[in-house]
Parts: sequence; C-alpha cells; structure tokens
Amino acid sequence: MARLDEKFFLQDTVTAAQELLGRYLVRVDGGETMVCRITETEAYIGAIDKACHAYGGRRTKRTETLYAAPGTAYVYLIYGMYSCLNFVTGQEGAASAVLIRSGTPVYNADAVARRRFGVAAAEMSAYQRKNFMNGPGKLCRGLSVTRELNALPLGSGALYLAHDLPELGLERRPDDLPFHTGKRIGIDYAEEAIDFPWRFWC
DNA sequence: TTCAGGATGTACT
DNA sequence: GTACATCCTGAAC
Repeated sequence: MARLDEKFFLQDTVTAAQELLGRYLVRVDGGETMVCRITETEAYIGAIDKACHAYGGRRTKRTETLYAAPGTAYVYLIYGMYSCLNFVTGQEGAASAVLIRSGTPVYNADAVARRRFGVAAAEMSAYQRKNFMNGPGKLCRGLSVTRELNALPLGSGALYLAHDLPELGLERRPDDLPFHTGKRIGIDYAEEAIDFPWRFWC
C-alpha cells in the first residue's frame, strides 16, 4: 500500500486536484475500513480566489486549518447539516485546499450504505445507488466524516489517501487518466472566481 | 424526468 | 441578522 505523502500535497493546488482523481480515499471508523475512488474534485486557492474561505489571507477560527501543513484534512459544516471534506495543498501557509466532491465506493460498500441510508448495499433502491456519493455532503455522510476530523494531520490511521491497495485488489490509476474540466459548483457569490475552471471529474 | 422550496446551525458582519 | 464550497422531498410534467 502506497500512501499519498507530504510531497504529493506540496504540489500546486490545481495539479493536486487533478492528480487526486482516481486515487483511493480510505476511512476507518468503528472498526470498519471503507474505501472509495475519488471521481470529482475542486481547487480553492487562498491568495487569489474569492470562493476560498481563506481568500486574501483571511484568518478566523474556521479557516485556521487551511494554514496547516499540506495533507491536513479540512472539514467544515455547510448549510447547517452537511460536512465537506478537503485536503490542504501547496506550501504551508498558502491556505489552499482541494475539495473532495464525489467518489465511488470500491471496498465495503455495505458499511458505506448503512451510514448513508441505513440499509445494506444490496437493499438500496435504484435512486439511492445513483445518488450514493455524488456530492460532498453525501460523501461525508457515507464515510462518517464530521468536524471531529477537522485538522487531522497527514498520517492518521482514521482517514488517508492511497495510490493503491493491492491487499484489497485495488490498483494504481494510470498516469494519464483522462478527466473533464469545468467551473466550480455553488459559489455564485465569488464574482470573477465563479468562472475559474478548477473543477475536475472523471 | 426536472424544479422549487425548506431544513438546519455555525461563523462571521 | 445574514450567508453558506448542500441535500431531500414532493409536485408537476
């Protein structure tokens, strides 16, 4: 098993967002290991991006995590009930991060389905299967990612990213994985940053 | 199938 | 008091 290390997260944030596609997000909770393949990401860059919580060097209690070391998990609550999972990228202090927008369960889908819908994977409706983890709030719900994990450092056993998990039969993605590029979702307030093409999916 | 509207609580003005 | 990097439900088609 090859974990993503600090060097990976030190990359430029847009590059890291692209490189995270097809990698494995591993969550260990309540003695259960769950794995999903990342299929959609967005880049947020503190210095120049009005959509980023830390735009222009803004430091508050909430944004403090964005100034932590690359690879740190940044989890915040949105709309009063949903969590969003990010990983800090770039040089420490750049206050940039990649939002994990969606993924596909590839190991222990039963445990994910129970957290998401309260039923086993085989009992999900067609509608539930289609809407399994295709959004940041849904992904966090399925993996039990809450603000308790905010500021979790790189190297934690509870939540980490991997290039491959051969012991589970999960291979490394190709280096030239094709992907799509577009505008980010849900940032209508961000003026010129609305049009930055920093959303990636495969 | 698409669409409008409400839920919900924390951070920040 | 207002805004928010969202999701679910129910109604209309």
